Amino acid sequence: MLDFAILGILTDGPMHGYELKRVLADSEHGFWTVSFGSLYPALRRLEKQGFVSVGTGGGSRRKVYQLTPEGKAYFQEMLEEPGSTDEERAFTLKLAFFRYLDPDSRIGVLERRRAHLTSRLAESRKSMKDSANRTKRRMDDYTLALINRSMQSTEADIAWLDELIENERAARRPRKPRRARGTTPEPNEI
Amino acid sequence: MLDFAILGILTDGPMHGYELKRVLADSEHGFWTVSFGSLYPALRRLEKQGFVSVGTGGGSRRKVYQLTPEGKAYFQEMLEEPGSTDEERAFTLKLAFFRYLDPDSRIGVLERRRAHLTSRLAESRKSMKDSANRTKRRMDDYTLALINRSMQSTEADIAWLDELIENERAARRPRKPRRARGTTPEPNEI
DNA sequence: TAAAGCATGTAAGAGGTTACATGATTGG
DNA sequence: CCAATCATGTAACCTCTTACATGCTTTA
Repeated sequence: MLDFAILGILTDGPMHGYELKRVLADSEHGFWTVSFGSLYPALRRLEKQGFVSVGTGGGSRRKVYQLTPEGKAYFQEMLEEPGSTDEERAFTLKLAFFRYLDPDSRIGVLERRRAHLTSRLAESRKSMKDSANRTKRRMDDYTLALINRSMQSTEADIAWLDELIENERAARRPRKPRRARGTTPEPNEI
Repeated sequence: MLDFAILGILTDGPMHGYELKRVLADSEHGFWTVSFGSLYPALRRLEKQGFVSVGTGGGSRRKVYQLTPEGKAYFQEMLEEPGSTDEERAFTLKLAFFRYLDPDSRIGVLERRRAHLTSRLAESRKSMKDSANRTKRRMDDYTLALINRSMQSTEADIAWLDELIENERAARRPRKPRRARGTTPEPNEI
């Protein structure tokens, strides 16, 4: 996960550790204030795996990390590969690096996310109905408020994803205005 | 965190490990599908600390865990104590167990959460302005969409908290209808 | 020249996960 | 009686955190 974020940031160009920490903490990557005890070992790991190469930054003490071709390939894999343990963070990061993903794959990522949220919503609804039926002990108001807010938020997320998906589709059929019903079809469509 | 959830669930009555796992996975506690490799060591830990006591559940193989007075006290502490590493989950759990928190402390918890979200929102806005000013490299549309959606969701959360806070306040002044402006004040208000 | 901030790192440990192992109990 | 599910546990590992240690570089 952290590896993914590091590789993504290094795609824009070489950078040293301290700077990476700062960039990660920017809103662009979801305020991930990672600690040095996490960052430096991660960089070492990536170096050992051959995904980044280190160079000294012009005589100073800074170590500048640069993406290798293998690192680039690995990053591309992670961009497309569905899922991980921390779905939320993984999706946030993917979206932050969406410009590096080829347009054909973008819709797939968005739709997998949409499916995930939809099924979560369905589970929520089901579990609320179940709990309403077995009247033994109904939820208290706080729990109810929590679940309702969570469902409301998920619904908004889905609507937001739909927008993104629609935008993406619109970009894939550039300025081909929809033909009115009944007009002559293109020859190859007959 | 897991300890907190376990103690909270056991407040309702004794339960054995396997059942705890199921209850945790319910929507009431935010779908926390915890693994056995995490749950059983946690129970052992709580037992060693004297927060739960084990008893065999009627000759069967099940181990039934029960809250001790120390466990109850510790749980109450965690309900009030502000913050932890994972703010989101901590707040969700606190709300799920809000009925066990004395009404006087509830508003405090809600307002701390509100303050936290408000400052997060302010940071977001600031970092967006900053990035708009240093025109060097403006954010791409995906990143922008992400941040906007996040801010929108946080705003909704704050509004939702305001509702909860208002409800809580209303409950603390029971059926004392608001006096119209200009009417005689209570003697002790002069 | 001292303080503030830059820069890299290590050690210990918290708190989870997956995968594995084992055996009891229940239902078709 | 066999499969599914109940029930408990261990071992190895992963990822990240906190706290500590060290020394360089800029600036007031």
